[in-house]
Amino acid sequence: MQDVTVAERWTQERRREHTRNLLLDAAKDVFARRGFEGASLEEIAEAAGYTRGAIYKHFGTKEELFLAVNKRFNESFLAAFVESIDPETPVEDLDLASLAKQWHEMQYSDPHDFALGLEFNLFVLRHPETQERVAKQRLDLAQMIADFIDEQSVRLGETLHMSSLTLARLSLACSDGLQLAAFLDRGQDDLYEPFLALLVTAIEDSPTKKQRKKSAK
Amino acid sequence: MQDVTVAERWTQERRREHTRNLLLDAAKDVFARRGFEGASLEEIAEAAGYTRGAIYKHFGTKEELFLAVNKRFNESFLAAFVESIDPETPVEDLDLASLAKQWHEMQYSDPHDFALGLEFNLFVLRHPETQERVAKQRLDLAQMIADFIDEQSVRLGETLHMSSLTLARLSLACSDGLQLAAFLDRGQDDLYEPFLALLVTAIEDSPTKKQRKKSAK
DNA sequence: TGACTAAGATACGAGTCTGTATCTAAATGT
DNA sequence: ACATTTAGATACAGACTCGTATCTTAGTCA
Repeated sequence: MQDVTVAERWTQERRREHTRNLLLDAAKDVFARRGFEGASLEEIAEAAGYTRGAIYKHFGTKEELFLAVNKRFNESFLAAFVESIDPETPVEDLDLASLAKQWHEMQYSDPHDFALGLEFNLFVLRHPETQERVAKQRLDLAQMIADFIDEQSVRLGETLHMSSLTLARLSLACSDGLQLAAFLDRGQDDLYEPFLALLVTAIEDSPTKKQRKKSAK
Repeated sequence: MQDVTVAERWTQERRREHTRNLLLDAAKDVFARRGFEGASLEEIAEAAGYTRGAIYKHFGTKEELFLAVNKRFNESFLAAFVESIDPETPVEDLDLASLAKQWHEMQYSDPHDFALGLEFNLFVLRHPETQERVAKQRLDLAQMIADFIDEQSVRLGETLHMSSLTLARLSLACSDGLQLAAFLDRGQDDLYEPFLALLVTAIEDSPTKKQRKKSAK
């Protein structure tokens, strides 16, 4: 068994996959630091321990490399979200505020990552032909959050004031803006908490809420 | 009279100011389309009808040119906002929703302008030494909106659930995210309306607003 | 009117970037 | 064991880039 594993590890395809991952890692770093235009394939290749030849063999063009990084970024983002809620936590402990806070801190804690996210958005804005490819990923993420919201609201017996998908997209969109403000307005009050307060009013219909004991303060 | 005007118009300083404006106009366009790194001073100069020599005479460096464009952008943004609310409209007609909608459509109606805004943000993220210069402009805008909110809430006798400055910053931040979503999620439901609904609940304490005359303290 | 100054054009230097085309060495498979 | 494919390195070409240094022309002031 072990033999098989080792053999597989050094098979041609495995090796290719391996360097591909290294290239993507390096590309993510460099793109995040320098931006799409500012990053040079030379620097990316060197950071990965290869030369530009490897990049062209794997991705063909700078744009494709960038889009591959984007795809991977979104996938890991989504995976992190799934993981953060999937381990079934006791229902009582799952209050919106702490979850959102966790989300808030989970992703984009690194300014570079956040800058990279902005860079993706800019790229799509400037390359409309890629819009469709990326829009799907955005929608997938929103839908997943929407599903989660549905699940929770049913369980808690809350009534939403808007469709769960809309609420999910709204949360994501605002989250982007709030995160940006957090980085740009260093030293000023955090906006995330007041925003959550807003969200909560949107979810919990006022009359029933006060009688409910869902969170122990 | 005319002679004086004409004389002034062609004075050295006036002329300098004039070309400076043309350069800034062209720079805004090109930066918006290509981004900071992607834009070339050559293209900017040519678009303005000059050569690179003029740019270096006026701004010295690409960064300074970009920051000058940013400053101008923010100033005109703020001026547009002031103008949109200053002509004293009848109090009755001034409802939050229509105002916000106007705001929504006023700025960033052009994808390029919005992309340029993102580019500014990215630039500041990547050039922390410029953070302070720009943060002041952001705060000025937020404060101006906060003042407006105060004015209105006093007049309407509403009670805010958070400080007006926080509400202003929150609105601005979320607005950015929502605008981005509007450009990226073409074809999906607009998020601005549900967001406004949220905001309104933050301002108007309960859904039964019409019947209640809140006693503000 | 003539010297001076400054706006802006032209010329230059040095570096960088992407993409392609060729080359090498290793792994495959028959 | 040999021929073939393929991952990745190397070399090259063409085009751009920024920034500076010099030059020209026009407005200013005595």
